[in-house]
Amino acid sequence: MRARLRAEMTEEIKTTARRHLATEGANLSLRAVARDLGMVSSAIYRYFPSRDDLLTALILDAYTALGGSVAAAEGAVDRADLAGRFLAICHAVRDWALANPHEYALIYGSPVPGYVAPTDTVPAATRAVTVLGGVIEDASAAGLLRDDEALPPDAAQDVARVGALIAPHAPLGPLSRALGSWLHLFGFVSFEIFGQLKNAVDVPGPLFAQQMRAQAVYIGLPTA
Amino acid sequence: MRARLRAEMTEEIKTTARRHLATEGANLSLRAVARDLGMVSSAIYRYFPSRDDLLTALILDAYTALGGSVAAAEGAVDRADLAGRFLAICHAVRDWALANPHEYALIYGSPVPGYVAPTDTVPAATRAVTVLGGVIEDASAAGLLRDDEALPPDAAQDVARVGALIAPHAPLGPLSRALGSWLHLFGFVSFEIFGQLKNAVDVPGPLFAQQMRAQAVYIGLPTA
DNA sequence: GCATACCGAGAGCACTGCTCTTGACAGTGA
DNA sequence: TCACTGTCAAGAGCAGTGCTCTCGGTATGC
Repeated sequence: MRARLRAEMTEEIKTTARRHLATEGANLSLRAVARDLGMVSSAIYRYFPSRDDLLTALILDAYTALGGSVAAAEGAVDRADLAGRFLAICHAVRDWALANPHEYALIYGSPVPGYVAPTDTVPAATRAVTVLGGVIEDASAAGLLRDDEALPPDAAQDVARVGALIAPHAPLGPLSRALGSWLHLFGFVSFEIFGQLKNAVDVPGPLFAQQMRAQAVYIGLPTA
Repeated sequence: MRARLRAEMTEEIKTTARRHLATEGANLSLRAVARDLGMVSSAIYRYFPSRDDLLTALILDAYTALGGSVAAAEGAVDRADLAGRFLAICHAVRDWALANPHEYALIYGSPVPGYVAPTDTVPAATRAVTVLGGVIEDASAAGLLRDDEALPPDAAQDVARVGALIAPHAPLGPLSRALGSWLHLFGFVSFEIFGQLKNAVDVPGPLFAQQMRAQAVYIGLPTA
């Protein structure tokens, strides 16, 4: 019972912190959060040992939310439609980022000064890219991807290392292009969220859709 | 004479602020900068009306430094070697980011909370991408790029709008791919600088080189 | 029933950005 | 030469911050 109250309070702190994050930005004020909750700042330290730990909790939540959103979107597509699954992932990332820009900034923006990502954020962080790996792996298993590109040995090693984690049987050429698509995807979303596209592209949606469709073709994923 | 002292002092404040940025991170402390300069915090306000204005000055400097670095690297390559010029741009961006990670984070990371980019940062910010546009424009003028891709009308409009600014005569297909390369480039560099590649790629250099080389081919830039 | 563990409130410390006032100095016109 | 003007650094002070510590009160487990 006490434990349940504690869990509820912890969640309540996180949600109001999220709200403050959305209105104020990354410099989250513990005291302001405490004020909103009608309590004093020191009380928050009963639940989070420091401000960084609160941020870490929010980061972890953001990663799992993004990962879940991506996984859900990809899971709703016909398994045989590999390009469709890829595009679902891309749009899920962008849609989530547009809906939660401050949480996106929290995880994909510049890291907080002294902040070091605890190792327990790693599994949550890699969830989204693992979904992409599943698509590539399925396409590879279906014999749709061929090892059509000769990579330099050192680059091949990098690609193979990532591939071992997300798509162990995929040929390195398409895998390298899929990795590039991932970077392309986040480059686009980051530029859009962080305002780097201002005064250049006013309605980025169509451009995004076209770019990602081209990436699906470039990787070699067949359209259903 | 009075004016020269003032300019020197302004520059000195910026350089120590840059140093603090490199060691402390984005939350720059005016008081700490003042202490390092052997003066009191209020004295800084004679040179910068607020902390945000100091950050704006640093951001502007960072943009021009990056732009200059990119322009210099591209300018050193034989004009006929279009792929070489493209690759010089890519590596200049990454090298500058690796050499000045905190300044990179300042301009391409999550924007500071209340901070709104003054409009005078726009020309400095667009300088680097303008260099890329020059390469595409030259390739187009040399008849090396063909309009080989049919873009959806709305996406074509986005691409054309950017093209009007950086490469007005380039065909939209290659231009769209060049734009994608730009996003790919900054996606890679941001992931590397912000630690998103940790536990996945330990030596990103070769992978970066391979990815950008592939992008040059994908755009259609001929290797010399 | 009682000891234990937990919890919120409050005071306090060192720090921050920023404002205001004060006194010192350099350059200028009479 | 002298007074005036503009610029500058210094210092005090305000409101806010993260964080620590102590002090009562309350629920939990034996």
